Amino acid sequence: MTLDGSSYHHGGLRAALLSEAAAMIDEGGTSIVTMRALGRRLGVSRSAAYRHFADKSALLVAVATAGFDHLRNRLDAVGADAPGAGIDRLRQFGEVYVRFALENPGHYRLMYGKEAISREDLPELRQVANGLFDELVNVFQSYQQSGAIERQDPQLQAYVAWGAVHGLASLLIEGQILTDVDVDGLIRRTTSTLLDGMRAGR
Amino acid sequence: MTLDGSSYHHGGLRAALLSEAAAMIDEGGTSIVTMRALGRRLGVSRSAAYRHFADKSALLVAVATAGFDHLRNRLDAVGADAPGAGIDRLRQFGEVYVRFALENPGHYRLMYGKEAISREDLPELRQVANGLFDELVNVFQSYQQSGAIERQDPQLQAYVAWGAVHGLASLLIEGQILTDVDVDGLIRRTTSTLLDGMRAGR
DNA sequence: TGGCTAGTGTTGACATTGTCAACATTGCTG
DNA sequence: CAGCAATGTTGACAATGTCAACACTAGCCA
Repeated sequence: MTLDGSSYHHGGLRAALLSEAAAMIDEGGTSIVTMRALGRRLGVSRSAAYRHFADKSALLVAVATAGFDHLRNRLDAVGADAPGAGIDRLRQFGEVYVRFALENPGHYRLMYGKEAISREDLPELRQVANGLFDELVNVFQSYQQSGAIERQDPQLQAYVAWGAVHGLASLLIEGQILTDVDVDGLIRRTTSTLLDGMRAGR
Repeated sequence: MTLDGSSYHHGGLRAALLSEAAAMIDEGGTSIVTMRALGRRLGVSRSAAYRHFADKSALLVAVATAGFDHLRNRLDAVGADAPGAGIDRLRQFGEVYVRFALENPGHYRLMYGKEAISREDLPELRQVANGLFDELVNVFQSYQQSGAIERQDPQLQAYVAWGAVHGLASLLIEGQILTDVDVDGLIRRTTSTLLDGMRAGR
């Protein structure tokens, strides 16, 4: 293709669609992402996207999957920064997780919600989410071995911790928490309460 | 109006709209609630609802508000059943809360989400939600006084607890938790971990 | 009793959306 | 360099939320 953008073929439309949709989602939520608006913003016709994605839901699944990659990178960075099994590291995972949600609310809702994604595409997305969850289970397992927390079914522990952190993120994203509340403090108190609770029967 | 349903005027359309919309929401989620489908199901024209609600968002807010009433009743019943400040009662609040969400997933998403409700209507809905939250803060306050949990900012404690329970409910509703997991056990473990964590520094 | 008004319901219309089929263009392969 | 497969466009359709114009009727006032 030519570089002046005037060519009939776009060249990298698939990637452009993904990044533009992602941008829109974080601008105004999933609801403003429209096949037609997407085309308009990329200087392409309304149905060009159908050459790259089966339908809107498939496109959104791809965006959500990219979101999972992004989140995983952030969490991996925590692991690399502070290796070992210190309790602080577990706390950091929680903080990074919530902060990711706050910075990418549209993405986060898409990743863990159902509303915007069709029934057939959901299993695929859940698979990706489960990959991340399995890593969390592993983390709890190794923390048990190091004696930092109570020995219990690590999957249950992971669900409890994930639930607490996911709930906090959701409440914040959905505007349920009063704006004058100290968010960082709230995040820290959540992780502390959890860890204290899990150390109890140690 | 006549009672055979053949009259021009419906008679109790407002109430009928609310209950029919609520039913649809719990059948297939907010997305299947359509002004036109609603009219069809009630044997009324597509725009009849506009005589009772400013727009679709206003109707959904009314449905969500009814959901809050319903949830409050359930929680109040717990308070009446087991008066006093035993730790079991706090645990029960959590269990009833999660169970409500599981039984009325569409309602729950509507009550605590943003997607389906317009920006202007949100504050009104948040006001209703805050009423419930304030009661939770009171509960934590009285539990502190009875010495059951650590003395800390009760608002923060309430946010932490609400977050954990809301997160668990959301994960379950959105199909994030594997189906072979013992849900009751998971709920109990969540509330136990929280309470243990809050007793730690007592 | 009769008629008027405000409340309630209907129909027609419009812009917007997702999506498909038919068509156009073009980069690449033989 | 011919043609094919990939990629993009346009026209069309059904569905949706919503408004304006119109229809019906219950209940109040004379």
